[in-house]
Amino acid sequence: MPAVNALTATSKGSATRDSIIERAYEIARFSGVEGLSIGPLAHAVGMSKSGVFAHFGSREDLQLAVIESAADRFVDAVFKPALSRPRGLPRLRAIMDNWFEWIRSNPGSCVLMGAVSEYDDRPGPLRDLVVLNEQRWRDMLCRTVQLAIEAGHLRDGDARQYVFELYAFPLAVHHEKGLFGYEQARPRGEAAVARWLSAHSP
Amino acid sequence: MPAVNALTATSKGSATRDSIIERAYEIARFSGVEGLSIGPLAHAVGMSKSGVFAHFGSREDLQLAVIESAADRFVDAVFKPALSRPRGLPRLRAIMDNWFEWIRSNPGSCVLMGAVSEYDDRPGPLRDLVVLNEQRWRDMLCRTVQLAIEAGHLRDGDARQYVFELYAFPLAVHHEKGLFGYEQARPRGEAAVARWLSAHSP
Amino acid sequence: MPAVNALTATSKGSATRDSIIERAYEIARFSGVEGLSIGPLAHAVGMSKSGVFAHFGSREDLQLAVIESAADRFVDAVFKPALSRPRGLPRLRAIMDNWFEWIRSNPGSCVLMGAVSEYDDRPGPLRDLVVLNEQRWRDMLCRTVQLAIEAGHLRDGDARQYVFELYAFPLAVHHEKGLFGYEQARPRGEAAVARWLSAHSP
Amino acid sequence: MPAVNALTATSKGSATRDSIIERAYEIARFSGVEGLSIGPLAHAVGMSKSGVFAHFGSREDLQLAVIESAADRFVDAVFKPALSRPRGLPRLRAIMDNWFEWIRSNPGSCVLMGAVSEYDDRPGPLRDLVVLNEQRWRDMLCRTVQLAIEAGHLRDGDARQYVFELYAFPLAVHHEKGLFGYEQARPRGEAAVARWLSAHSP
DNA sequence: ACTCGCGGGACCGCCCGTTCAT
DNA sequence: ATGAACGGGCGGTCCCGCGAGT
Repeated sequence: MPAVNALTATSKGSATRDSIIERAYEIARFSGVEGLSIGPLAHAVGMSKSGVFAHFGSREDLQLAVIESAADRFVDAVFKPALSRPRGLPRLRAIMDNWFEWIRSNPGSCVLMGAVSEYDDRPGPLRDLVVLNEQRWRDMLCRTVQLAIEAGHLRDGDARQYVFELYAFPLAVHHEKGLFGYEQARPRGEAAVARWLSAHSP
Repeated sequence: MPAVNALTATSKGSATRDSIIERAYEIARFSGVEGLSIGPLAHAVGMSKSGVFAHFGSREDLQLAVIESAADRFVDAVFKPALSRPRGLPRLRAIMDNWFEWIRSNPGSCVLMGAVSEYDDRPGPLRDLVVLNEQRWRDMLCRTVQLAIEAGHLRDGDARQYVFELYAFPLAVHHEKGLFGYEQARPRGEAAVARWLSAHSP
Repeated sequence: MPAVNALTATSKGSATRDSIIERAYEIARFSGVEGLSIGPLAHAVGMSKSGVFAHFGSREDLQLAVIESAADRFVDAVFKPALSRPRGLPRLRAIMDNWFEWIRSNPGSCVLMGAVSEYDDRPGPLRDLVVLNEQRWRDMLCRTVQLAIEAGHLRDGDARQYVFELYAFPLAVHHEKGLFGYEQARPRGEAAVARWLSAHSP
Repeated sequence: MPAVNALTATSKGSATRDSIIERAYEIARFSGVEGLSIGPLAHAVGMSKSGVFAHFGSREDLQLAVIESAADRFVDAVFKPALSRPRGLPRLRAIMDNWFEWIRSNPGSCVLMGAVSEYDDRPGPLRDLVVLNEQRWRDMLCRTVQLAIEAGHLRDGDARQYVFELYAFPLAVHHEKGLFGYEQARPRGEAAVARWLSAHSP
């Protein structure tokens, strides 16, 4: 049934392409997006270098695909599940929880946060994509905060500033995780968010 | 005055070594410590590769020297000047101000924060040094916060948690700076610190 | 005929690999196995360094391949032709003759004898291969001598000792060849073998 | 007393020069004359590279000095002590014994024999010196054999051929020593010499 | 006279991303 | 999707001079 295929199928080539990205994503969690190299990646997926290479016209395109994939995973894991919670504080809390959980469930470190460090000073398509993702994510957070304010769950104030401060805590958890371990970092992050929310309740 | 020279003098070799580190530090701000390579560095200081190499037995030793240098600069710029301010809130405020100023005055990005991202998953002497620096810095911050609590300038509480939250804001500024520019980030960071301090005044 | 091809064919890559080894073997005759370096070798075969390198994962593997090749050539030139001669003295004489001829026909010096000097104090895979080859060759010689004794062509005695003494003469020819020229050395070697054989006839 | 000094004294520089050669000789036994490099040698004698270098205008001169030193040691250990034995067979036997002992007492391998392998195809001053040493040594051996023939201790014959054959045995011992150990090689060599001598007694 | 610190230039083994014909 | 090959770059080592110190 072509109709079904059109919706669900990924041709064989596209399937292996996905499996390459999957593997590349795992590597990038430990080596960074900039640490991706085609030879070892090909070895990891059991293909030849040129076989891998053929799926992406260049290393940069591979890196772009990995970052896109990471962004999709992130939204799927952190944002979408929270949409089932009521607007306002519950949804915001769910997002922050999911976010900490995301950091935990990604051995190595978060590809997206890592990419910011790698590309913040290196103009080009990779940096552009990283910036775009960041803007999108901040916009999502901002709307969520706005809804919480409108729902009367949060004291009125500058939503962008709120987002900045809330963002800072997962960032700090991610930072500490790499140095001192997740077990030590997460409670600090959760406490920080909880204290911040209570300080900003109306 | 030979006596003075004996203490402060850097022989010619040691002077060029310092100039190499200086240049390497500047490069590392834009390319990361891992992005340092001996050839381009040598070119940048106008020497031959082997001439540069001879000053550090290996690339890793060069990287270690750069990180050490960065840590020294950081303490000199952020912590030491604040020691002239009275204990408690004034000193804490000075530190945070100096910190934001440090981020501004380091074009590219902060070598120390960048090194955390680079080495959090790569065991070895470099990571060890990064961790050591982080611990030292957190200890300094913690003592400062403790003094502020004892001075009655800060509500009583878990000093380590306070440090975690205060640390998060420069981290977020550094993060945003790379993506959206310092001018946008700094006010957010300063506002965050100010709001946090007022929320924790006794 | 695919069937034949399947047995004898060397794919294109394997063919150039062989040509590389061929060229490397010639170089090694003059510079020693340890004197092989990838750059000049690549230049000699008209390829790029990386093109050559790709055929051997490392310089050491190249060296191993060269030694193996030399051992094959040696057995083909010295031992196998002698198998068509009757057992006993005729075969032994043929081997010694072939051996001297081998020394002559290898401009520079014998890669195998040279490798012994190079690796006798350097543990590792290369030395292991050299030792293995030596053992194999001495075993072949020992069996040949044994057959000559059993055939009544040689006085009874310690076959291993016989091999030691017979081995010494090609060694000396090889030694002298490098210093004073083959023309001077070979008659000495042949005379030594002839005199030794007559001294050990039953 | 200048007169005494002129005979026995070595100025300070010359003394350290000797100590450098001594150390270099030890290294060359394991790495070959070609394996000598100034950096590690300087480290081994506790001097700076340029300090070592200054004593020899070039690496080649150092190598020449090492070979000369080796030749002196060899003659002192193998030939001179034998001069106290009566001419003829006793002296010849002493030389062969000393030779085997020389091989044993030089851990690694014999610098002179090694140098032959290294330079037999590399024209230049080093090769010239090696050839010269070889000729001298063969001449000494030849005279000794000649004396033995004249003394009626050895059957009349071509002395040069005799030297060739006698030379072959230490060569073979040296060869085997590197591969299978001295303990296995020396008895073979001694037996070979003994058997040869008895076969050539008048 | 001797030794050293410092620096240069060439080279080496190795690895990378990429292209091309199959 | 592959194997072969390329060009460029990397970290590292080598031998070797120059200038100064003692």
